[in-house]
Amino acid sequence: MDKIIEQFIHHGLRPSPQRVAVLHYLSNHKTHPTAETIYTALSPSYPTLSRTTVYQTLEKLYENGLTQKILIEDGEMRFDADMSNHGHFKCTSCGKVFDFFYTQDFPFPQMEGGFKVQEQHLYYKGRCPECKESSSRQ
Amino acid sequence: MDKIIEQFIHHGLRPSPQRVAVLHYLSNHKTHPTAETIYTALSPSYPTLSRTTVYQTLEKLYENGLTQKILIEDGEMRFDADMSNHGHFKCTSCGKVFDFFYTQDFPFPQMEGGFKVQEQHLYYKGRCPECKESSSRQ
DNA sequence: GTATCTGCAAAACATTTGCAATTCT
DNA sequence: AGAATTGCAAATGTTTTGCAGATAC
Repeated sequence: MDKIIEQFIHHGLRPSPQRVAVLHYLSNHKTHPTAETIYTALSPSYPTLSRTTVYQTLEKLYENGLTQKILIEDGEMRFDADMSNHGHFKCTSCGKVFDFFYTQDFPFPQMEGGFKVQEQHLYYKGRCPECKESSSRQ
Repeated sequence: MDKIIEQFIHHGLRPSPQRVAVLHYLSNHKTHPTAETIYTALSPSYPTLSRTTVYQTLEKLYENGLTQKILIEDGEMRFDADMSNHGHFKCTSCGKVFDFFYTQDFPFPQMEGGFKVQEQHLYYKGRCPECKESSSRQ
């Protein structure tokens, strides 16, 4: 049985073709796509696929801890099936989002006073090596 | 001369009453308000104030390094006039955003390979001490 | 008097919702 | 049958844009 289908079943979610396609896409494209990107990519193979389903699926995946939401730019929610401890760097020139991994934790004394952490997010904005030298701006 | 007006002049921005009011509000309300919150708060005093002006002003302030944009929830851009090194914690129950300050830097080897960092953002989501005990969810 | 700034109305855009049809179990 | 899922169309909410009038240098 496919590993992706297993994940759905394990979380009590029906492994519909649309849902499997979305998670499969996310697992194989580490590009932090938006819902629209995923929809556009899958539409040819699933002609009746709707944006609604993509959005609903991504929300279900998030609720069940199968993906994380990456928010760097407003109105541009991105998704990532990599649940390991890592942060992101978005190039303000080419728009690409890079992963970077870290092992250390972030000890913040102020957070020890009874705060219960559910998610930790660390990201940078700047220029990637390729864009740093070029003259194009924004 | 007012310190806030000075800041505008120093950056070559006209210190219009609306702009001054926005920055003044941000400097005196460390609650990480949204554009809408600021608009609603200032409207009584500036009856003709428009959302457009609030948005444009906040963008100018950001471009000139007088505020930072805080993005934790999609479609909910918040603003902060505190430009010091600090992160945020948003309570998923009451919605409040807490500041927390840190002194250490975050050394990420992967970022040293020619990435030029412009902004660093660190935030948490979870439950604040007050909401942790209560039974209300989300 | 010329560039900047304001604010109204409309547009743009991502995301959500109502709901009827469909699909699983 | 009954619950979950899909997808269309419409609605929502935030942010942006076109543009005319007002304001400041």
